[in-house]
Amino acid sequence: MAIRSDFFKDVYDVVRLIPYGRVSSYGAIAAYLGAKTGARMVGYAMNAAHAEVPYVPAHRVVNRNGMLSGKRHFGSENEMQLLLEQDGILVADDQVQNFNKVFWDPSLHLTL
DNA sequence: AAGGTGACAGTTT
DNA sequence: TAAACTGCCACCT
Repeated sequence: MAIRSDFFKDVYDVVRLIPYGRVSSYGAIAAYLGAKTGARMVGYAMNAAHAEVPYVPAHRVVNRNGMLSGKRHFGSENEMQLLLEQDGILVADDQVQNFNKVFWDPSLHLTL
């Protein structure tokens, strides 16, 4: 595949917009894109984001539970947690601590 | 062209 | 209460 749908590009753009020390959820991104795309598509996009440039902070994207559901897709399972910790995000038991506190909703940032 | 897959989310049993 | 099922929709074989 030469190019990807704009949908993927949108996902990457939103993910890259996630500020330092913040995390987002697949559902939030999907909702920002229209809620119809389906959260699964966001995760699927992340699958390709691994090879995207510039770098897509996929580690800042977790499920609505704050769980690092995609950690296994990284080089190492600890890598995602490590990256999050570098962002100042506390992670324990593959789960983002203070998730409600560090949660960043794209629609919240671009709306209101 | 058609079927199967998936880094989710919400509902039901 | 936890576990399982379905719905979602684009991508891949």
